[in-house]
Formats: sequence, structure tokens, C-alpha cells
Amino acid sequence: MPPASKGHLDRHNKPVVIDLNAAIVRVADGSPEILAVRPSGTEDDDPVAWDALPFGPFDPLKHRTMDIGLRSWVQEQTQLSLGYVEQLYTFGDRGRHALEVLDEIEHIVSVGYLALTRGGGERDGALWRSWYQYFPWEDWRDGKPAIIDRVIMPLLKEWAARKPDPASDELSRGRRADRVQFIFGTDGGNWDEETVLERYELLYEAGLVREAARDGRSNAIALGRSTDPQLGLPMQHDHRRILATAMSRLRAKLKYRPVVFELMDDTFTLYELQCTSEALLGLHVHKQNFRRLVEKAGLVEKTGRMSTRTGGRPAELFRFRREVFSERPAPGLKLAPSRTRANT
Amino acid sequence: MPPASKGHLDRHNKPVVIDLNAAIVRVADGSPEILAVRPSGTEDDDPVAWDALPFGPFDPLKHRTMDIGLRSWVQEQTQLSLGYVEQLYTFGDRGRHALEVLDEIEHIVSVGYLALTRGGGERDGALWRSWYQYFPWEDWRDGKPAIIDRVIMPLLKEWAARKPDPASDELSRGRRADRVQFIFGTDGGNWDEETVLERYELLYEAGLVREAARDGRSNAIALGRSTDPQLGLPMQHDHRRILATAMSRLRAKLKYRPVVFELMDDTFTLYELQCTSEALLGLHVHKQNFRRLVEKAGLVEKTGRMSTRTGGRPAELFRFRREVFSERPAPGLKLAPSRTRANT
DNA sequence: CTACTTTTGCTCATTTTGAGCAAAAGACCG
DNA sequence: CGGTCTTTTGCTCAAAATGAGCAAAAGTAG
Repeated sequence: MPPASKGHLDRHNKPVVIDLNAAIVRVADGSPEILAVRPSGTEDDDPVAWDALPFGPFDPLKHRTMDIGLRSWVQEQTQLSLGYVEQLYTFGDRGRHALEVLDEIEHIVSVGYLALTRGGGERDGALWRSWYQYFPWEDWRDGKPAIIDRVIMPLLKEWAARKPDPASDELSRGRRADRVQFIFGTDGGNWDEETVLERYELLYEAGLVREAARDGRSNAIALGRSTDPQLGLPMQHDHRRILATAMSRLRAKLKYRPVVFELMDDTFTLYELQCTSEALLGLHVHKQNFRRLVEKAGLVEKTGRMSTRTGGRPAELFRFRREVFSERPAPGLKLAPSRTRANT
Repeated sequence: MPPASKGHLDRHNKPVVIDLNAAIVRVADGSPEILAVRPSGTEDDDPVAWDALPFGPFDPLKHRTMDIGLRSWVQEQTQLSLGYVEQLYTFGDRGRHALEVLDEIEHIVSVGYLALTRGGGERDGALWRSWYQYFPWEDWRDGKPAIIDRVIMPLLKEWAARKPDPASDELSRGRRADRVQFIFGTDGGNWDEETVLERYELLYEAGLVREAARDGRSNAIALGRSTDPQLGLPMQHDHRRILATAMSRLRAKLKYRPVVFELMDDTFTLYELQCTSEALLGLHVHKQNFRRLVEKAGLVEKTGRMSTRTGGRPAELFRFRREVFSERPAPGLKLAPSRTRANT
């Protein structure tokens, strides 16, 4: 990615740019992946060596809208064709309270985007990485992730017991404990897969993610270097926060808009569709009910062809019914996670 | 509002500013109102005389985040204290394809915000206006608004029958008709109150709102001057689009987050709560079911006091239970509009 | 031909939703 | 003071949606 070389000048004569950051998502064999930019440096604890989301400057003179600008440089830099694109959030401060000492230019505005693709072309310096590498606590498909009880909860409880900085307008100790219990202390039944962002922000506040230490948060718990348990891979700037926002939004949207299909091939079996949905949600759903839902909602239609790659009884191949857009107001998968252990 | 006097310079030496626009909402006796800025000019068809949303520049050197910046100038200019504040969307082009000939400065980025308040201080030049003055077709509380069948549908059908500009990547005639029928041609049963933005954008595309003509849309239907039926009051720049976004977001949010209470007094009767919700949704809901919902969700608690202002049996006064934040993941009112005529 | 795997069709209890009936508790009015 | 009117409040009930399990169908692998 060109390091935002050209741009406007502010009154201190520093370049001012509007950066468009994209969380580009695909699903490859059961894993939701995002396109990450891997800097050439290799020192693992050096913030510039952390992964970044692909980003590019927005030039209002070249592109009419930001959406168009985004599509343009993504197309240019990767050979990816983006399907669905959605704006997420605009931050005025890239690295929060950060000093950003390593950033020679002063960014002013960074706009986060979610984009869905079926995958394809990449470039060097970029790689597809499971988003659960950045958020290991978000994948509940094999039950509650061990990292929660083994690492996260103990550290969060320690943080909740500490006295909050009286200077900040922050929660009292009791409220801290409540919040921790509420957000992470769940045993599956009441896990809310949509609140990815809230969980990340809690960890940031508690100083448990690397970015917090980088930004000089006072209460950052001193996690030692590479030997210590990392709470997921860190990212440059606020990119991990943008990714969290993208995950939240996508997990929510799944339930009321037919966006999964942007990630599927033209034809697919219902089980493939289910696996993709589950990968995104980080949860298992009840198989028979999933089919009932999808078919009753009229989201798919049979192609007549069969898939034999299943290993068991061959599965019918389906395709997405585009007509739903003009039929129903809010088509989507109102997925309900199964309470019992996986029923696949 | 200071007309964005200071700011950054772009490479053409025109001021570049980041504008924060706020749709500030309150509900006053059954009417959802927004704070509108009324320019001094009075020529009704002059774009600068149209209403505007209050806005102010964002100065990244003065305020750490845009949210803080917004709160700051709102506080400064009005005496309003904002409760809930939420970022909506960021546009790179203020007036879309607009020429913006009347705007001597080139705005680059405009960020839309939704803010809720209980009302209070105003300033001169600003007034509270029902948002249904801008969107008369969105209030279904007294049945389907007459303007839809009398004005909107005929004009939209005419538009759908016209040949789309082959240059644009636009929908075919058949799809146009489908879309019109789908979005506006409903008879109450399948009216989706959340798609305010989609409806406004359709009217804009079809050239039926003043802003379309101002922006020089090719297919803008020449609505005569003041005698012609206006499809709601127009607004400056893209402010009406921002307002539509705010309405969509608020109507949706109502159902899964306890945001209504930001608009209520400390204590209220359940019927007052219902009326506020209905005002926002532009729909009537079933009274008994509304109470069941609210109480079962544990959103409120009795105060013991009574309200006698009802005219009938006195109503219990309730207050919002703040504890829900730490109890349930997604508290809100999953309101279902009543199919039958009002049952109040 | 037999075991195994996966798809697919169906049932069933429980909950949620949409809608209506009627008693309770005040104000208003003669 | 008794009757009428209005609104709140409590309750019932059918229909639909949801969560979960059973079992036949149709292949593959040995």
C-alpha cells in the first residue's frame, strides 16, 4: 500500500489524508479470513511489523464517492472484485490517544469499510488470515474457547479489582466486575456473538491487548514479550478495532440481509451454506432447522444438479434466488445457535 | 452556525473542512421533532433558504474524537444537553453530484450524527420541527398517508415507465416498476417502517424531491414552483438524506436497545412510553402487548406514584431500570405494529 | 452385501406473537 | 349519589415461530 504519500496540507503543513481502510472478508474451507498486509520488518514486537488492513487514500477530486474510491484502489492493488461493500465507522483519531510517534504524517480521518469477496487474486505483502487469529476468543464452534477461562477471565478479574483512575470518568470497581462478568463470564447459553466490538474495547480498556500498551494506556498490564500469552495478534493503528466492528456488523447483518451469498460460489449445498454461516458466527446451528429456515424464507432454489463430494448421501445443489430482493423486506437468516452440543 | 470559516487547505488552496452534522431529536407531545436551522433569507425556492441541520467543523487539534467535538459545539451553540449520540454515516461528497455553486468553499467530508435529547434550550435561527414535515409519507399513525396514493405513486409510476438513461448503470424499466411497487406500493400489512432511507433515495433518483433538481439530475421531474405538491420540505446539502438515515437508524435501534428512555422524562406512564415509541415509528402498536413486552423485558419498574392527568383511570408512574444494561445482552422493544386499526 | 456417512423429511413440545374480552379505578355530570 | 365515560390493567386464546430429536433415503468404502 502506498503510504498515503500525497494529500492535503493542514495549517501546520503536515499532510492531511482521508484513509479508507477495508476489512476484506472471504470464507475459505470453514474459516473466515481477512486480507492482511504484512510489513516486511520481522521484529515481532515492533508496532510497524504488526499486520495492517489494506488501506488507501481517498482523493475527492478523482472519485465522486468514498465507496467508489475504495473499490478503485482495492481493484488496483489486489485483483479482487468486491461484491458487497459497507461503510462501518469514521474515526477522527487513528490510534486513539496514541502518540503515533512512528507515523511521520498526521492522519486526520480514517474510514472503516467491510467488503465481501469470493477470494481470488492476492499480492505479495498481503495474505489471507483467519480472523480468529486476531480474536481467538470469538470462535465457539468447538465449545467455549479455552483462552477465556485460562487467560482472559483471570486478568480481567484482576483489572476489575484494581482501583480505577479517579481522573477518568470511568466505572467504579463494582461496575467493572459486573461488566466483565456480563461480557465474558458466560457459559454458552447467553453468549452474544454480535458484541465483538464491545469485548475488544473492554480488553483494550483493561490494557490486555498490545495496542493498549502501544498507545500508552496507564493501566496496561505489562504482558511480557513473546513468551506471554498473546490475546490475539495485534494490528497497526486502530485496525483491529475496525476489524472488530466489521465482525460485529457482519454477524448482525447475516440475520436480516442475504449477505452470506456474496461469499458463496454460484451453486452450493445447504450444508456448505450452513458452514459458511457458522464460520462467520463462530457458532454451530441446528442443521435441520437451518434448512427449514433457508427454504421457508425462499432464499434459495434447486438447480437439479447434485454434489457428490459429500462422503454420504449426495446433496442437492442450490443457488441464491435474487428475486427475494423484490419480494421480501428483510430477507436473511435468523439463525439460532443450538444449545446442545453440535448436531451436524 | 459559523460557516466553516477556518480549516485546512487542499492543494488547490481551497479550505477543506470536516463537518459534523447532527440530527438532534426530541419528542414533544406525540411528535418527533428535529432541531432545524432556518436561514434568514425567505425566498422559498432558494436553496440557501431551505432548512439545514445544525453543523459545526471538526477540529482534530482541539478535540480528541469527533464525538467529543460534536458534543462540544452543540453544547456551545444550543443549551441542549445531548444524551445518546451515535455516528451515522460519512459522505465524501456533500451534495452528491452537486455543483454546489452557491457554496463558495469546497467541503470534503461530512459526518452525520444522530443525537437524542429531552429538549430544552434553543437559539434563534433554529426551531424544532416535526420530522414528518420533511417526510410526510412516513407517518402511518392515521392510516396510509394520502400523499402516497395521490401524489407519490402516480409520479413514480410515470418515472418507472420512462426509459432509463442508458449511460448510467441503472435498473431496467421492469425493475424500476418492481422497486416502486415494492417500496411504496404497500397497503399497510407489509410497510417496513425502517427503510426510510431507501424510500428517500428512490424519490431522489426519480427526481421527485427538490434536492434532485438542485443537483441537476437529468431525470428530475419538473415540479412547478410553490403551487405544486411538495414532497416534504427540502433541506440544504444532503441534510435530508442524513435525516432519513437518522430516522432509519433510530426506528431500528428502538427494537433492540433501550434508547426511547433518552427521550422520556424521569418518570412516565406506560402509555406515554408507548406514544413516544409510536411517534418515532410512525405506527400504532397493540397497547396490551406493548405493556406485556416492556414489563416482561424488565425495562421499567414502578415508582409507586400515580399520574392523574389521564382522564380515565389513573396510571402508574414508571421509571427506567438502568440495571438492564448489566443483565441482558440486547434489551429493547421488539415492537410489532398492530394490523388492525388503532387499538388505544 | 454390510457398515458408515450424510442428506432429507417429519414430528412434537414450548415459546412467542397478535389480537380481543372484561374488570378496575378514577373523572364527569345530572 | 348513581350512572356514564374513559383509560388502565389483567387475562385468555389461537396461530405462528422456535428449538430439538427421530428416522428413512441415498450414496460411498470396504
